[in-house]
Amino acid sequence: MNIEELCRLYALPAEVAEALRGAGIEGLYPPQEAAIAAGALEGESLVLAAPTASGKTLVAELAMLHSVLVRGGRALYMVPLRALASEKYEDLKAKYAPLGIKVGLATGDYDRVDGRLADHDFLVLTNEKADSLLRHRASWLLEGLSLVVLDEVHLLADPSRGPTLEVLVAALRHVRPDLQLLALSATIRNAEELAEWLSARAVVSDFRPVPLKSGVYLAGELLLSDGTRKRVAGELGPVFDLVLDVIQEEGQALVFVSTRRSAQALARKLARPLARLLPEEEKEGLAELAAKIERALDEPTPVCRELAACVRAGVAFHHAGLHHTQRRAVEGAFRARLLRALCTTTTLAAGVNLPARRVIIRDVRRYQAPYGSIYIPALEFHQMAGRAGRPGLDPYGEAVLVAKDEEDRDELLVRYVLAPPERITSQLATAGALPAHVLGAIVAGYARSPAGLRGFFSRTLLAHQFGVERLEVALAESLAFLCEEGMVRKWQGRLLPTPFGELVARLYIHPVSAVTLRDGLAEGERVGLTELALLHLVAHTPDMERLRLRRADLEELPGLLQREEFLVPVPEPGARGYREFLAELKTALALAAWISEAPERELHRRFGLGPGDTYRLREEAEWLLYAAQRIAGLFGFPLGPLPVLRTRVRYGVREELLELVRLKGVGRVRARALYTAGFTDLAKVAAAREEDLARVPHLGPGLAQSIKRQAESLVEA
DNA sequence: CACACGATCATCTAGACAGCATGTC
DNA sequence: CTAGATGATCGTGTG
Repeated sequence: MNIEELCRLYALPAEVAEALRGAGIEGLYPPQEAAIAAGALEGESLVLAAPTASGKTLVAELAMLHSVLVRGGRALYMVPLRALASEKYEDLKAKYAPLGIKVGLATGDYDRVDGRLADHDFLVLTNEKADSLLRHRASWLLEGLSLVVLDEVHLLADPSRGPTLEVLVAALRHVRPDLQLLALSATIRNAEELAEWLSARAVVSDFRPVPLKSGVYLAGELLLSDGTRKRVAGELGPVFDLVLDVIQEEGQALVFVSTRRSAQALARKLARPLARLLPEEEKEGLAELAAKIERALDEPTPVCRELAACVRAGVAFHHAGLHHTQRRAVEGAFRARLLRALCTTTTLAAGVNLPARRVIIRDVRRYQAPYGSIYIPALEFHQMAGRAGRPGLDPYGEAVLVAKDEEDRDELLVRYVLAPPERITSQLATAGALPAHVLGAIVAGYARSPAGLRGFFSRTLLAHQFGVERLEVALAESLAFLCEEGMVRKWQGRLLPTPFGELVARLYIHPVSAVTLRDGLAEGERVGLTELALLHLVAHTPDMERLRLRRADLEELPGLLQREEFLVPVPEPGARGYREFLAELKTALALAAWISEAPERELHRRFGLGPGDTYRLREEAEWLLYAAQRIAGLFGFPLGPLPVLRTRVRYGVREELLELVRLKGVGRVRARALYTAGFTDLAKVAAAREEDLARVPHLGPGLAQSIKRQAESLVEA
């Protein structure tokens, strides 16, 4: 069926066909035909399980278009990552805004709204954002809602974030039992079971527009799943030979390794042989990219320099410690084929779409405390392998595992190449996420009695797979905890949220975090609140990621332990929770360094933090400090340094710069530069001459004009 | 004697969602 | 489900 026929058949306007043709789409792939035959455009709920790039997205988009243009409804598109949300938003907007469709984006860090979010036809959200909006009883979210697309539903199997998705789905179906759901996933083993859970039909396909061959490499020979063998020349070592081989055939290589250090080391080692293959005319573009990467930070760290050096040779590494502009730069350059090889951790396995002809999976084991190194799941292998083959550029894709010996080769074949991915099973009972979701259900009004609670949770995947009885005990325990801590109270057989419970659900923090903050702040009322104690308190909550301890930390940190007055009991050395406490202290010290304007270089040296890590740490701390402030307000505790601390964490500055960072275009670096140049407050900036401001380092004429004007109006106000 | 290369040993380990109110270098 | 790569340090061999 071609696009025009399809549009006619389902009463979609002709402009839709035009728009799709404009995007290079002419006909439908088999899984797309199957999804439409199964009722994707007739309000039918589906679980669509098919490989990456098999066109699941187009099915979703057609259903969304149909939903809005024909049925007059609205559609939500939910994804697990912010990066995916903004990618999807940009894509939908470019394609369909010209048709008059209003596209919106809502994630924790970003709301892109023209007018009200409620007015949008298509709204792209992260799962958590959608969950949060429901807890805020944002009724507009559901108004006229006819379709919800759930992208990457295999996230259900993730212990930390699967439960949210599961409960979100339960909530949507609780509120709108008739809602059409379109669950998208890469190939999964139990698509039928998930479909049953969702009262949907399963559409399963292994179609790929670019054929995928996966196999194992050993001693110059690539043994592929289809039984064929392929020789690969070279003598530099398996990974080197595989990379150089595909580059010589004008393809690109994506190498997955298990640690950041390995990603960097491998890229560094590849740089020399790759530089030799580099055509002269590409050197300039790479040099520009390298310069951009070094400019990403005010003062380049050793990691920045290393990345820049690799990039000059046409290779790069990629992991979550990089600054987001560096990540984007690397991704863009790889997509533009400027970079020939990319060594990466799992950031790229599930993240933005970045295919390569040959995907090399060097490490299949990953360290996981307290077990040691364990095999990654087959699901993860399939995700990485799915990156092989660029549509339109590569005739085929190759996913290659690297074996150490023959025994290893057989193991890899059995465990990964020939193995289906694991079943998706509910993680709702295992991760300790239940109290948050029980509170959420009560606050959102889905459950107002113990029986209602059971009823609500009977819609979860866990109940579908194991029976709701499996949850009985955990539900009762969660409820007891919430009642005891004053977030929920029982009244005449009903469950009612207290103001504390309401606040906690809306702040979207874990109830245990809320209790930690409340009790810590109460203690603070007695002993006083110091900056470090507050930073430690947020680092003590389960919502905060802790820094890892290194050997040297075990010698240094205990010395700092006695000197501070903490808001939670300090464990004795060797006692349970002692090392955890040290990790919290280290995290707090890193935040303290950040707000005392330690440069990235120092954060990297002292704490092993890359710019990307600092960003996340800062974001989490700011969120929890805000939560602490609200909780203090609710209970009438003194705020102490909380409000100032929160702003300082946000900008990474000492207190004396707080006035200056209010200026748009001024962050920690420029604020410090202004301060050093004698412009120590807004009044001085307002009174300054533009040309004097423009001479301050990191400022130019444009910014000078802008901040002078802002300062004038702020001073006036 | 300088340097390349190899053996030995200690060290260390992936990623990323959420509030609120608006913009870094 | 309980390892293995990296990189510093020291030792050995070679031109």
